[in-house]
Amino acid sequence: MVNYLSELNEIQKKAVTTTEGPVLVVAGPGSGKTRVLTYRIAHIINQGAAPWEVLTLTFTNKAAKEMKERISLVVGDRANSLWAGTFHSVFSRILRVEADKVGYPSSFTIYDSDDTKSLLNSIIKGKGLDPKVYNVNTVRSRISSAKSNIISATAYANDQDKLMEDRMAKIPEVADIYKQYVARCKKAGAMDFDDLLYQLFLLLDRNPDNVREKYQQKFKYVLVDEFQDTNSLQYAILKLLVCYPGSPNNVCVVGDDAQSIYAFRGATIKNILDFQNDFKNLQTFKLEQNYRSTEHIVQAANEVITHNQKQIQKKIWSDKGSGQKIQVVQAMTDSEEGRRIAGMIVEQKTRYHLKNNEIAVLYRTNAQSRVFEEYLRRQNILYRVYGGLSFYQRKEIKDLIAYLRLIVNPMDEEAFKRVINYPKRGIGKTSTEKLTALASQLDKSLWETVDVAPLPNKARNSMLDFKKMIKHFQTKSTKDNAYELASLVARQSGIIDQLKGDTTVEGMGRLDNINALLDGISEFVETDTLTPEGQPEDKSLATYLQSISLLTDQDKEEDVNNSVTLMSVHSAKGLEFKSVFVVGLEEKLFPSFMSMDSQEGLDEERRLFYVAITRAEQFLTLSFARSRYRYGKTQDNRMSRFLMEISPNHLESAGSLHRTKGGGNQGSGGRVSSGVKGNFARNRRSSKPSVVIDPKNFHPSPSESIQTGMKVLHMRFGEGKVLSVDGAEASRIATIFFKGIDNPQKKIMLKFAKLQIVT
DNA sequence: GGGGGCTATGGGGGG
DNA sequence: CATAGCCCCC
Repeated sequence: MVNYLSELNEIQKKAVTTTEGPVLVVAGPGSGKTRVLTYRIAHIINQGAAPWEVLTLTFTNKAAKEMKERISLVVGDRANSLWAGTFHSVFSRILRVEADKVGYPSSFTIYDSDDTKSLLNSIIKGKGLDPKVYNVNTVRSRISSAKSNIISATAYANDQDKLMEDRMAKIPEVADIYKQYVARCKKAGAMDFDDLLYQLFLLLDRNPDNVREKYQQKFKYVLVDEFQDTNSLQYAILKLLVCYPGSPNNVCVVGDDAQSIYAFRGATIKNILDFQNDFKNLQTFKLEQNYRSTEHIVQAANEVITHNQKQIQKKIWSDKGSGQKIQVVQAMTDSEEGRRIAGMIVEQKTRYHLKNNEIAVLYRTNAQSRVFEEYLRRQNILYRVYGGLSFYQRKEIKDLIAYLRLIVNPMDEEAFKRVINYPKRGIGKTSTEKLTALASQLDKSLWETVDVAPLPNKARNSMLDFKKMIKHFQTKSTKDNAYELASLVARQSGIIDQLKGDTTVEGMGRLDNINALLDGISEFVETDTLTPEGQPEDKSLATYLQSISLLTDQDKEEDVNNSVTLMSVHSAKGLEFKSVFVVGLEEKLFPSFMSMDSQEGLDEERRLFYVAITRAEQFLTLSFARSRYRYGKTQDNRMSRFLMEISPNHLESAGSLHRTKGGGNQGSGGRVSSGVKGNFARNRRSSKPSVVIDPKNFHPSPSESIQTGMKVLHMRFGEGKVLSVDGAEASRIATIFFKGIDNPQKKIMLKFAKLQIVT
């Protein structure tokens, strides 16, 4: 068995061994938080608790999975029986068992945000309101934030503050839309993402059949990771689970207020403060030693975060040595930014022997990935883009899934609307609209209304045929497994034929995706898994559908391709890389223009920047572009104020730099901004290679042919002499002396370097 | 009812 | 720039 306690520092050890009573762990970035959590859980089990009595709520399913793997190194197979997952996935699992107690079928559907928006639009239209005034995103976020703050539709309609806000925003009907939305979801047997929390809250709060005691007894230990990103609703549920007369209050929350970056979906640091009040005899442990990054990076992070007023006092420190300074890259355009970063990635790989998967490019918005993809492709560097449109959000996948949803739950209104006329079966908009109107008039589901709707014969018969087909699938579902059924659906619904008819590259890709989905279902069916209590896991279609609804982009298979990571800063939370490029550091982009008008908004952007830079272990590069193509036109940008919050002695500029216009905030004081400028000027001399060879006259020689003693040319470093060559074949590294540049002696990995032999 | 082409509009982060 | 929604014609 691993002697895990010996791998911990004193404070970590206390956080691990204080298993009884309430514990707050304030964990700075890179402070070994995951290690503490995993060992703490292992310790709890070693002290005799059953693994299924331990509930761990994490931010992604991947984090939960990795944690289980690490715990199994200490406690073996028992780790498989832990309850661990995201709030959403754990609660969804519980709700499936208890659904009837909150008035839902156990095969309830989970509405994703597209479903939610579509339903809201239908309600807005049904009320005869102008969808431009009643912007669906605004309405959705009003409702979502109400649920996240435990304000029911009824409570909302009586909440003077909410009503006033809506009146001010000229959308007074939100209260009624909310009411209808809840009713329609319930009618459809559907829960949105917020409902997975909200309905569980209602379940525990109303406590039918003493269900609350059941879960209070079940979970003897509760741990919450990334506590700073939980909302009031999640905290309320936590309290319902943990607080009761005679409770040992074995609850441990781990978080870092400085890394709270999800306020936009209701997360509040208030939870940390409340936690300190709600649990007397709370023990707090602060992890401040950073084991991840070198000092320039850690200190820069500290400097940045001190610009936020409200925070738990804490300063992270590192003993990893000062390390490399932070490189600053200024590009004229977004495209140049992409090119230069790709070039630096090539150079870093050569010089420091970095592998692709040790490198990440982090940006504020997913739309920024494109240029980096383009230039990395040109450099023949494998990369992987996270975020953006995930597999399950593709149209063809959603279409097939909508059929499956309808089979499992025919009341599912959004699935019904999606496929009632896909593939085409002669049911147009008019018929569907009539059906929807009648359904809401009769207060019935679309599915039930089909039988009674007075529609033209053609449409009516098509709908009845459609219904017959789904019923046929439902019959099949009692004997076929999920995979057999899904394959049948793909063929009989006409989806496969439809896609086969499309011979374009994209069309063929869609067919491949359908097959990939079927493979995924097959894998789901064939993999035996157990519930924490040791029962064989249910392999029904309903279980499958719920599991994929809650997958995030992070949950993709581990990277086998050795690719450079491209992702948003939000997705990078909890990850670390040897080399990190934080790009697009411009005012109005990072910080985002959406957040710039309030102090809270700016503070959150700053925390996001803090998260971004603390992902780096050894190499951190910050870049910005003077102009950027956005929404169809070129925008001139000032460099981000965040860059100026790092003192110049941590910074070093890379490549040629031009005099900057300075940052956005005039009040930032002369020291910092002039410091940055001075720094730029100094580095123009020191790090820009003086020799640049015309690409036309440059013809790199095969890397195998480079030998000790040769005179070679390098595109940027100029002429140099090969002093020695070490390593074998693909990993051969040459030490070359380039005259006429600073730090003339370079180690170059021949596999990647382009060198032309002179003599 | 279906399809194509045009215009208007939004524009972030994600479970 | 991307996409949703609209209009028009078959």
